[in-house]
Amino acid sequence: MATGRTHRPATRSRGIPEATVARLPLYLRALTALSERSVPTVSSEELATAAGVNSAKLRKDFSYLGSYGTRGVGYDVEYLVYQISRELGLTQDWPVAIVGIGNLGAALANYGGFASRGFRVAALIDADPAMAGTPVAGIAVQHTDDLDRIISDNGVSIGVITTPPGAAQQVCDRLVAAGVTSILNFAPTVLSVPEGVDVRKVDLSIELQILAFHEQRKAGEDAAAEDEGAPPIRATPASRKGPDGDMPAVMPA
Amino acid sequence: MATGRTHRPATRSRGIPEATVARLPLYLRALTALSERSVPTVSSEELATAAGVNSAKLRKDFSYLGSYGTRGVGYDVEYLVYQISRELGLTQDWPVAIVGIGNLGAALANYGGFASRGFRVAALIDADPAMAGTPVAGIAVQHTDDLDRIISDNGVSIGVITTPPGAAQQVCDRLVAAGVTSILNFAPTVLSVPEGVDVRKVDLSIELQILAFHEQRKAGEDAAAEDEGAPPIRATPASRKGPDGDMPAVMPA
DNA sequence: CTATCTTTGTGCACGCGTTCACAAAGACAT
DNA sequence: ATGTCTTTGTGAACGCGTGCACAAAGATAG
Repeated sequence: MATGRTHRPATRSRGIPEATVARLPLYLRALTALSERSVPTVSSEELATAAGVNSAKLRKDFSYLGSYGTRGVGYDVEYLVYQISRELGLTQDWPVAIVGIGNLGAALANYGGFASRGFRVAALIDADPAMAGTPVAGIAVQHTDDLDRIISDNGVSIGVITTPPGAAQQVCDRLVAAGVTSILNFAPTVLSVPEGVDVRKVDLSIELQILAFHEQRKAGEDAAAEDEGAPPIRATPASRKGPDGDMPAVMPA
Repeated sequence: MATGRTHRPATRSRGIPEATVARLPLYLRALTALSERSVPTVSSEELATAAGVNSAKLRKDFSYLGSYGTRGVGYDVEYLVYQISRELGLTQDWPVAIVGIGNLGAALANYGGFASRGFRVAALIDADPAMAGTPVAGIAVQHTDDLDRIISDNGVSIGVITTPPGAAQQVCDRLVAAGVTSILNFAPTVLSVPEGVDVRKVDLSIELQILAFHEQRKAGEDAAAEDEGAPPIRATPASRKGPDGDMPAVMPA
C-alpha cells in the first residue's frame, strides 16, 4: 500500500532552481535552431524572444550554469548547446519504456520528437496478450508479465505510463520495483511513489479545464453573470449514477 | 509578424489565483470518484490525500471559491462537485477543434477522457487533402482550407494544435483569426498570440528532459563527477549539419 | 592606450504561493 | 443547556521566482 507521497523529491539538489531547469529545454530548442542556421553567437535579448521569455530571466538562468557569455558580444551558440545538453544529461543515452500501447502509447512510440535528444524507445509493453509481438513503430510489443526483465535488461530508468487510469498505479509500482526512478504519467491518476522517484504528469483533461476556466472568464465579462451571488438549490448537478437516491442536499451556506 | 507575446494574459482576472485554478481539476476528479462511490461528505484531510496535495493548501484553495464546508463535518461531495464544475465552466458545452490529424491528433480524437467533462470534439482538421472525408474516431476529417468556416460554424473557442512544429504558428494564427481564444499546443514551438488569447503547451520532449536532469542528478551522486570543474574543449557537440565548417570554437571562460 | 559602446551578470525589491498554527464554528453527547 | 470534540477558514511568516536597474567586463574604434 503506497502512502500518498507525490512530492517531487529533492528538486533543489544543489543550486539550479526547478523553474530554471524547466526552461532549459526551451533555450536548448531555440539554440539548436540557431545552430542549424550556423549563427555563431546570440545575445540574451535575441535568445529570450526566441524562447518566449524575459531576457533578464534568461541571463539569471544561465548564471546558475556558470558564466558562459561574453560581455558586449553574447553567448556562443554551439558552446551553450553543449553546456545545456550536458547539464540536462542529454549527452548520454536514455532508454525509455512505454507501458500501455493504446492509441496514445502508439502515437508516442511513433512520435519523432521522442528520439530526438538522447531518448530512445527501448521497449513497448502492454497487458493485452493479443498485442504481444505486434510491431508498433518498428518495435515488437512485449507482454506485461515480462516487465521486470525488460526494464532490467534494457537498463530503463525512465518509464512512460499510457495505460487506462485503473491500471496506472499498479504499473507504476511494478516499474518502480523493477528499478525505474523517473515516470512520465499520461494516465489521469495521482500516482503514489516512494521517496527518490520523480513523477511528472501530462493531463489533457486538466489542461482543457484550465483553458475552459479562462475562457469562461473572458466570455463572462458581458453575460453569464446570472446567478453569481445566489448559488442554485440543485445539489444534483446531473443524473449521477448513485445506487439509490440518497444524495445529501445539505446546501451549506 | 507576430511579436513574441506568450505571456499568460490576465490570469488573475479577479480573486482566485492561477495555482489554485490548476488544482481545481484535481479536486474535481477526486470528488467525482467519491461521488460515484456515493460518499456523502469528505474532510479536507481525506480529499487532500486523494488529490495528492497538502490539506491546508486545499482548504485555502476552497476558501477562494467561498465557504462551502461545514466545520466539524467536512465538505458535501455533490455540492462541491457542482461548485467546482461551475467555477471551471464545465456546466456548459465546449466544442473543441483538433488541427493536425497525425498519430497524436488521432489519438487525442479517440481519447475518452477528452469528452468526459463538457468537452466535445467538434471538428478534425488536417492539411492533407487525401485525409479529407476520412473518418477518425467517428468524425470526418476536414481540410484546412475550410478552417475559418469550421471554427465559426461550430462556435469553437478552444483549439488543439497537433501539427508538425513548422506549421504550428501558421495554424495558430488562422485559428485566432477565426475566433479561437484558447489554444492547447502539442507542437514543440513557442507560439506567438495576441493579447487575450490563452496558450497552454504540452511538450513531451521537455518533460523527458526535465526527468533526465533529475535522473542524472540521482545517478551522479556516485560516479559521473568526471569533468565537473574543467569543461571540455570540444565546441562541437556532434556533427552538426552546418553548411560549411565555420564553427566558432570560441570557448569562453 | 584611451574612450566609448554593447552586453553580461547580479544585487535588490516585490509579489505570489505555500505552510503553519490557531481561533471560530458547528456537530454531537450528556 | 452546556461542554467537548472535530474540522474549517484564515492571519501571518517564510521562501521562491520574477523583473528592474545598474555596475562590471570586455570588445571595438580611433
